[in-house]
Parts: sequence; C-alpha cells; structure tokens
Amino acid sequence: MEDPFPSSLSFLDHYTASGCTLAEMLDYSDEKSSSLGFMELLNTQDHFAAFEEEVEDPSIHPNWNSSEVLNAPQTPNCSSISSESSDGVKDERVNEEEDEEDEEEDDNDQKKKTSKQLKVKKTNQKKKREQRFAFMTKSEVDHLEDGYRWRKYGQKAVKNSPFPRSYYRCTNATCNVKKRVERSCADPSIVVTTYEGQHTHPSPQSLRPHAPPPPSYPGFSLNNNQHQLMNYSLLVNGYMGGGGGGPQQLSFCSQSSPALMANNGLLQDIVPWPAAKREEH
DNA sequence: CGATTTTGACCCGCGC
DNA sequence: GCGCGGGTCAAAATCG
Repeated sequence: MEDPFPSSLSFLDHYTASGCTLAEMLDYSDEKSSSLGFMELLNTQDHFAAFEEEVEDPSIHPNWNSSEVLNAPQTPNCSSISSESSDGVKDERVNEEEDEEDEEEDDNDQKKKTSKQLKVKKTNQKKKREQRFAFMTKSEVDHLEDGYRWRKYGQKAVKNSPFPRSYYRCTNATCNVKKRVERSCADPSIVVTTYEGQHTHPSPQSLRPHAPPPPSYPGFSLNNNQHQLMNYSLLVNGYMGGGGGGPQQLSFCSQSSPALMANNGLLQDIVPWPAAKREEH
C-alpha cells in the first residue's frame, strides 16, 4: 500500500502538493471562533480533521471524513477511532484501565517500593499512547484558554529551538488528558499545542454563567480579548510526537466548503516547522 | 493554606 | 554499549 504521506514531505508539503492549500484547509475567522470550542468549530464548519494513532495502513479507513472523525470523540465512551487503530491502541487502553485498578489496589505496596521501581511502572504506562492531535495557533500567549484547567508538570528545552516545551495535565483527578505547548522556532508567534487523550469530564468553564457550552473534546474556547485567535488550526496525526522525530503518518480529511474559500490571508505565513525538524537529519 | 509553577533529576527509547 | 533527546516526577518555591 502506498504511503500517502511520504516521510520526505511534511504534512504541509503533502497538503499543498495534493492540490489543497492550507488556506482551504484551515479557515477560521476571529468572529466565528470567538465563542465556540475548537472542535465545535470543526463540526460547524465541517472542515477537515486528522488524528493521531500511528496508522500503518491507511487503507483500513479509506473513507475517513471529518464528520465521522469529529463526532467520534464526543464522548469518552466512544471508541470508534481507537478501534480502527492498527497499533494495538485499543487493547492497550483496556489494559490501561485494568492497570489503573491494579494500581489502586497495590498502592500501599507501591509505597514500599523504591522510587525507581515506581518510576519504571509509570513510565511503562506512557507507552500506551492516547489519541493525540495538535494544531498551531498564532498567539502571543503560550497557554491558550480552552475551557479546561491544566496543571503544568514539566518543561523541557527543545532541540534546535530557543523556546521550551511545556507539559500540562488536566487538573481533574479522573482525567488523564495531557497537552504540550511549544512555540515554533521558525515563527515565535505560532504556538503549537498538542492534546493527548480525551476528557472524561465536563469543562469547568460550563460553570460560568455566560460561558459557551464546553467543548466535548479538548479544544479551544476563545475569548476575543485573550489573544489573536487561532489563525491556524491543524489537526494532525501526532506529527510532533515521538522522540527522535521518526516520521509519523498524517491523515487529513478535507472537504471542500465555501467557507474555506472565504479566508485567504491567515495562513500565508504558516511555517512548516515539522519539515524543519526533519531537516536536522 | 491549598493550588499551581518551577526546575533539576531521573528514566526510557532510539540511533549510531 | 553509549549518548542524546523527550517525557515525567517530585520537592521546593510561588501565587492567590
């Protein structure tokens, strides 16, 4: 089966090469996005979607379409996406749930163990990859408000980038959604946010009296006065994941929409930074 | 005082 | 086997 996204091409390269411009892919006006969740925007405007999961064989889901993709994560129980993974994600998730239960039972025992052993167990869990997607946002602030509460648990310098990468975890104890935030080294005005996992709880923002409905998936709920809005929104298939920068396949599903044609300027200066990362080899 | 951030250390995977 | 880079932990510091 042919690889639709050769590793020599960035996802932007691929997309432009395939006759669909980024401006067609990504089109959100400030006005439209000001009060809608990110995924809601996608739902509303029916643009495109792609998601993580390291698909070995794209033919297993040749007919992905954005509505299918976007509807899939609406609830934590929905597993249609992961069930399509050929990477064992589904099974791993089941195991993860079991592991969590075991972890509670063994909590006392674990306290007796050395911290090293504890770390080994925890780091093993990170092998189980969650659904992940990332997007770029042109913003002056690093940590974009998305309706959920996050706690920063780490920060690392990124190779070949003057900007550090920040790691956040959802503050809800039952929710293990994580996100990474970093600035593009090529264009410091661009913030790259990667979500991993799905929220298992409603957004705290829903508690606000005038707040818009919370996104049912990690996404954006932008306020006009917060930042310059997401001029760019890329849902990608974990393109920034994985140390070592091994090529991960991207899966875009784009649909033509009149709305997509309305905005041409916002993406003109988007930087194909994943390509830049690959060039380091 | 609880929640969050900072930051150095540690672990793991991967390439050489 | 070793080194590098990414990801996470956890204690200390800071914030509200």
